[in-house]
Amino acid sequence: MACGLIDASWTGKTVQLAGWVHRRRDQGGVKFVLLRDRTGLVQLAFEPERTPAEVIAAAARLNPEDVLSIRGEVEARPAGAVNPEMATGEIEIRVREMEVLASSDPLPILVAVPPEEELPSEELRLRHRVLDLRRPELQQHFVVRHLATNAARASLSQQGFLEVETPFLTRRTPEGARDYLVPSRIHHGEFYALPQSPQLYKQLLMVAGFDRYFQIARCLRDEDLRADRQPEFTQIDVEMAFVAEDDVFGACERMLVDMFSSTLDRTIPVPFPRMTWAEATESYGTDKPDLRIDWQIEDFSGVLGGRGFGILDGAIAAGGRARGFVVPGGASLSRSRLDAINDAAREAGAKGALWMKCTEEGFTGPAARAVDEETGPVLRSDFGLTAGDLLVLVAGPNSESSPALDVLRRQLGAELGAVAEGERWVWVTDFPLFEADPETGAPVASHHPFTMPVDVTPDALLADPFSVRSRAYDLVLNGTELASGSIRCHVPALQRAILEVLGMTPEQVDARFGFLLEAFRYGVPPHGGFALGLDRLVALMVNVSSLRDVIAFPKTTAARGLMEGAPSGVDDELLADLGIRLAAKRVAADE
RNA sequence: GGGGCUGUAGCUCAGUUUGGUUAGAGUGCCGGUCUGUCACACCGGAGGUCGCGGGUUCGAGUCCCGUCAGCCCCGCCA
Repeated sequence: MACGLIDASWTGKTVQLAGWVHRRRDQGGVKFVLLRDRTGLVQLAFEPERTPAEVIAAAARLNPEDVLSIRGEVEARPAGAVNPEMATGEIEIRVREMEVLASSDPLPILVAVPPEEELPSEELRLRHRVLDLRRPELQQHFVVRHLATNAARASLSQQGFLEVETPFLTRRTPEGARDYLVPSRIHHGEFYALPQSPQLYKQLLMVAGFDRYFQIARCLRDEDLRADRQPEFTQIDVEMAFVAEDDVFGACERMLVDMFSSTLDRTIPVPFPRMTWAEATESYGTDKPDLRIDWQIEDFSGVLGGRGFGILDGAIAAGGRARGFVVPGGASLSRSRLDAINDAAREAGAKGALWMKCTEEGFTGPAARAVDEETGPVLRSDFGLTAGDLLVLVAGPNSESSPALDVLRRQLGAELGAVAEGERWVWVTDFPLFEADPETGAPVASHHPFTMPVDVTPDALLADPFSVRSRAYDLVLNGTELASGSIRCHVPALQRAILEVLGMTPEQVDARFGFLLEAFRYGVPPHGGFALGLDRLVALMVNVSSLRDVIAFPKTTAARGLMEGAPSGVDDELLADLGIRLAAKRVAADE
């Protein structure tokens, strides 16, 4: 029987319960213990007149987090003693028998955190993770996670997908994130890599005829961490053969509908709207627009350029544009706040940002110098500026203005309460196949190198790689990339051309990806799919910002496991077995 | 790799600005009183390497330098 599920309908029944002592309240005579298990809390009552003396005596010695097994009757609480705050507040358990299965030492951190009390530091919570995980709030996160995962499995299974596992010990692939490496004992000097994702395996499964595959897959990337990035994380990995974008989007949307409905009992609006990458970067300055803020970036070059305002005219003459967005009611912002947008824009890589306020009398602020009798009315009529509004402008090439406008739009949106409630989903499509490495200018894959280009021959792709679009897409939720995928390149010649653009010689291509290209020679179906970040989705569902709160045993920002002490040094003997000698002596061997 | 914040009792924090007697509070823990509590209440008690190392000073929790850890951010994360 479960503590949290007993209600008044159980009155009079004898129950056997086991759980942890959450709190004890000792009145001297009558004593109460809150017993907790995964389902919740229930009050145990110990009264001298009605409970055996040895049970009373044992109850007096109980400590928080002792583990109990009890037997007793469910009784309605006396009038006036009902606790309406509590799910089981109408009843209590009259204990007849009690066994202490395990006692607890004094706790380093409390499980029963008082309502007003701050949680212990993240460091202690991670070090004593089993205690932290006992907190009902955290347990609820894992209930949601389980329900969501279960719903995804059920939905995909029902849609005809087959769950297949792929290797953890795999081959290193260049490109992308740093790999976690595993030395081979049998082959000294060679290393397995832990998978950054099952990407190539799932494509090979398509060639193998498993035309609808999915996996709840652990992915590992050896990069620096953030609140929303862990070195190992979980993706719902999906791949389908004989499909185009509509099929993939449909499968993903149906899965998400099922996940939200069985987990949170909520319906989400599908199909999700779609937006091209070009529209997203033009109107929102980013490929992951937060559509909860409905301000859109517009081009003011025509109306404000050529008015003798050097900053704008100079940027336009250099091939850039003056882009900006209208902030309704933004004129209420203080002068010092507005002056700070310039710094924010510079931090984001632009030369700066300008602003002007629209008042009944006219336009004021640094950018108002570009307003004359002709432009003022156009701003009001074509761009909808009315008294009390603010116009934010960034001049320069798109590569500078887009990131700055994105940052300012999100900052000001949050400050002015312009972020709508709820979720705004959007598919962003038609990404460029390559983008330029900011340092070297060399082409790098903007999604990944196995993405199908749009309407291009291998020769044309090699001749002008940056003009090529791809059939990659992202699912963006409230400004966060939740899933991404693509229709894959199943044409060997095109795939070779892509890898060549990325700087690989044909010999390197064969050495690294020969197994993929060879498989493609024997009848490869067109295919595509997506991968969805399960940890991020669950974090969103339970409304927390840190992935650590939805992962049972997460790592710190320095990628350590504080509870178990990972990573750790190893014996020289073990290293010798692997054919490895350390360049520098390790700091501490702990075994 | 870089920037920022934090580190004082088991836990959460005050004290650091302006160096100065014995470093405080709440909570937890220990002992006691209490027969309807629900963050029980009340009385008493124990509990401190002020993260660590070095420096300045007559004197450092407080100032300076270094270092470690946690968190947030940039780079990075196809």
